[in-house]
Amino acid sequence: MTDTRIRTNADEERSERTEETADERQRCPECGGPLVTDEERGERVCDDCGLVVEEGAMDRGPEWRAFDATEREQKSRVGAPTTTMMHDKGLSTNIDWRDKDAYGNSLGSRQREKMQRLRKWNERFRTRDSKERNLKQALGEIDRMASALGLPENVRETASVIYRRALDEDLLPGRSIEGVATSSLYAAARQSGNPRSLDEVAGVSRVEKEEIARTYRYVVRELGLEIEPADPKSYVPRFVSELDLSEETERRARSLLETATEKGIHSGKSPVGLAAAAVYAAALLTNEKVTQSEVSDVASISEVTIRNRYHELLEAEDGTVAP
DNA sequence: ATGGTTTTTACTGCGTC
DNA sequence: GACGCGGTAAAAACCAT
Repeated sequence: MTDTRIRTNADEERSERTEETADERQRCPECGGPLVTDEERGERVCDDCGLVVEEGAMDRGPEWRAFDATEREQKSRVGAPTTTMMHDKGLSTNIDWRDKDAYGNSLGSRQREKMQRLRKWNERFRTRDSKERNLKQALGEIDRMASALGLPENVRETASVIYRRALDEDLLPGRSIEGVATSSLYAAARQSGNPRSLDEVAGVSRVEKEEIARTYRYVVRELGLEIEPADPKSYVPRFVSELDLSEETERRARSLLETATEKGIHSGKSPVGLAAAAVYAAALLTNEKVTQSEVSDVASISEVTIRNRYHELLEAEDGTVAP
């Protein structure tokens, strides 16, 4: 009796799961739109609402092909993956703090002392010179701020790379570690298409906004970083979700911004302001209640700017619909 | 440093609940 | 009367030169 019950449960579960995964392959769980694969970023993204369904996909296959033993040797990838997020790229030796051997047995007192000494020296070598310590601290900061801003791993990696370069080019003297770290993160976020406004970044940094801006400009110039002005659309999803608005609103906001971009209304205006205005205007069109002050709060943009922008946005939209 | 543009600040008037 | 909204003028911030 119990036997049959268990079996049916298991069967149901199995069929349900296969169905779900098959369905999930091409449908967005949020809006039901078709999914497209972004090979470059390793993401599966909804074509309609832009929801990232799956990320961090990676090509784990071997390098193209190998013709003889030497090449096989060279092209095989063995060992832990390196990461720029640790100051030594995760390649140095780490000694466990537990006094156990590889089998989990406790060590004798002689061995314990030995391990103490080894740990001490290993640590000293690991963070040998000031640059290493500098990096360690900066990467910690980057990680902390990135978490606070909800930025994905790849942005942190990019920020780490930028910081490393700044360090290599001796851009640090005269500037604070935190300032450069924050700027690196700000730059990385923009570069990766997940921009955060200067205000937001300043909010989680220990450094003043002005200094961040100054350092950011400096770093970008010295490193020759190419960073395009942020796309207003990239702010929309966040504002929408923070204000608890519908997807319909988000869609409208996007299309508002698109027509505005086509008409060239956007140049010279702050992308954040545009995004905020678009969200407000879209909420108006879908009869959802948001006040200007709420939007201005989450976007940290003045209400006046929202007013001015959203008038322009609506005009541009009307112009395209009925000329 | 300068001038032009954009954003912010501060204030006022209007309508609604 | 508080609130949301709109408009305006002047100040401040920003940007390219």
